[in-house]
Amino acid sequence: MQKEQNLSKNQKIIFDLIDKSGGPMKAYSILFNVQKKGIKAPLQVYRALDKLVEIGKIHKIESRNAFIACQNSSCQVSKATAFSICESCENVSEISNLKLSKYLSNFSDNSGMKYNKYNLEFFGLCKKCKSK
Amino acid sequence: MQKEQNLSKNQKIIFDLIDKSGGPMKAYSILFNVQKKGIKAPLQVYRALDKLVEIGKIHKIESRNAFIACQNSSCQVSKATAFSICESCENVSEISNLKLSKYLSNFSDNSGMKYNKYNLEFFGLCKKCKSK
DNA sequence: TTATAAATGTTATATTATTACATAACGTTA
DNA sequence: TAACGTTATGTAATAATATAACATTTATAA
Repeated sequence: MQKEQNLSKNQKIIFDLIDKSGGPMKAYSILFNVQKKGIKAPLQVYRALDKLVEIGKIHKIESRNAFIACQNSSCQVSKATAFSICESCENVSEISNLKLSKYLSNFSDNSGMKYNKYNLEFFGLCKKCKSK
Repeated sequence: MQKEQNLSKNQKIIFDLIDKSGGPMKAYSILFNVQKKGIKAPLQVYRALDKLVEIGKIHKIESRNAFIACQNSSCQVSKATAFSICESCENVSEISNLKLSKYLSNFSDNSGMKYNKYNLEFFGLCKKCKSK
């Protein structure tokens, strides 16, 4: 796992922001938030995001075009991701369930395809929103 | 399951195009292809896509921003979708595996969240691309 | 120290998707 | 069949998301 001090300047600024936010952030919201730190252009944000995704520090929530800090301390590289997404408050959390990840990592069918990565997104209502 | 004859004019044009293509199609590629049929604006395409997704005739491949016809003849409404995506040729197919869908539909953890929908995308190399 | 890769800065532009508003077609039921 | 509500359509403008292209700088390592 890559250490945080190996992150470049922009990567660190952007990772810290996402991490501190505690939830998913969108690219242009990130951009807005880091402009005071000298990051002015979308591309600077997207490049850092790409790298952070590549090394597994963050994940992209595909259905939301948003990025969240990896909440799984033992995360190597993001080849196996699962999230739960509340359709009401849009809260997102990373699911780390060994049985689930084993089941999916070992999944194979008769398509002849070799799977080396997956992303799973569950949708529903979180505890709070359910009780409203 | 909604019958095809219940589709409106634009919905039918767009569904037929996606269905005949046999693979995932992107919204603006759809737009380009249906302009000769009088559908001129992005919104007309997105509105039809939204409806088709809602009734389960097509699914959105979130990681690709693309839409594919439901290949699962017994599909009611798309609350449980799984796809395999070749990262080389971008071929996409819908996985219909009863064990997998049962496993995921019944999945629950201690988050207190009630899951009523999921989307799973597997990535890898298809048979053809593997042997290249 | 030189050369190679990785990261940055900047401008422009491509791609994906929605807002807002006006009109038409369809289905129900009184 | 008239009136009503709902669904679908048409059109223009614009918002939101993401990448291309090119120049320069910084870090790594041979």
